[in-house]
Amino acid sequence: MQVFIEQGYDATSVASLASRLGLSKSALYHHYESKEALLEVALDEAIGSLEGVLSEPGARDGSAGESLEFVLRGAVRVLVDKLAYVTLLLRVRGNSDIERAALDRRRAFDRAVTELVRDAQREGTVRADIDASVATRLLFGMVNSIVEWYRPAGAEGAAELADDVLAVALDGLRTR
Amino acid sequence: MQVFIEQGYDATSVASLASRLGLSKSALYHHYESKEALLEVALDEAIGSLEGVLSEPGARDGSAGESLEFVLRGAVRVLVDKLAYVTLLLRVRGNSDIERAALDRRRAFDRAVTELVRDAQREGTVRADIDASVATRLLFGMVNSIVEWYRPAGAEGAAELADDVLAVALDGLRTR
DNA sequence: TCTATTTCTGACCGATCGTTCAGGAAATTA
DNA sequence: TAATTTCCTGAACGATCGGTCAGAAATAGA
Repeated sequence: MQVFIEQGYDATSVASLASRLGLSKSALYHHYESKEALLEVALDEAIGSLEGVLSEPGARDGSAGESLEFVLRGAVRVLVDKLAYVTLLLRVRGNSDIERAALDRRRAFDRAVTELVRDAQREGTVRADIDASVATRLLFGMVNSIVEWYRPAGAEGAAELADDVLAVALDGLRTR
Repeated sequence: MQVFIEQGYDATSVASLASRLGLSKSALYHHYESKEALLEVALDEAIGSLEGVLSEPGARDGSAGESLEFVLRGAVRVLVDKLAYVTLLLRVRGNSDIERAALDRRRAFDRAVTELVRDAQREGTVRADIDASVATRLLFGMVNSIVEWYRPAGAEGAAELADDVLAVALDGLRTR
């Protein structure tokens, strides 16, 4: 997964995957039936974890505003915990059936969050002067960009990172 | 460029580029000396335009807060105007010298904006409880994510989009 | 120890990749 | 019209790709 991320899925050869694992190419093929099967495992792990956040109680109970906050924190947590897998998911372009299936599930996830934003606008906790789907996309643009730079070695843990994300997303960068 | 974006640079064959252009492969090679030369042209266009924003007067005159706002609007404008080129730039992973050179220029751009954020924190227009480099990365995570979904056909123009981005980034999604 | 299963190797396959090349058509210049 | 330059074709190149295969080594159970 790390090699996929460093070089990109398409630019990564099965030979370089095997070499990183200290195996021969054919030994790798003994465990996985194709290069794409490796990708599928990673994509399932990533999108499954994100979907899992939506089905936790915190994402359903309480006000829409509270649910939205819960989902955002959950998404940051999943991003950090499953960094490699989610990174791959976010870079998928739909070049095969497997990639398209993952994209479909991502779109369904986005749609669910958009509904949450819309509900929060209706209940008055989220400003209504910005289109819900634009707001959601900007929100997740910010959240998802974490995979581009966050490295677990840093002092900042997932919780602090989520605090920062929520602070910027909900209250903005401007001083009051 | 559109094909590069749809399929990803590595997954795109020169044959499919030529076919989209209605040319033969060798005709394409008459105009560009390699596949990577095409990428280089696009990356130069993208990063050059972004660097251009930094050297406009509005990015230097006025307070740090005003400069930051100007640069953010400029970045959104460049993203929309040069959508295909910037999309490619944002997906570069550093697999070759040309890609690494583009990444270096991107990092320099990010560093300059981070300094702007830091100055704005010092002058008090931007909240200081969030690390400047984290704030910058979140900001540009949001801005850059625009390439993933914005399509010029939509009703929303670059200016309105920039308004929304600035609204979320500076004042947050929460109602007051 | 004999057997059965899992794990692995190295050589090899056809397909596709980016790139080259000799030369033909089309357009431009004189 | 003749000469020159630009633009393009189709066939081919070596390299690398993802994947296969026959069988050897390692492991585990009896």
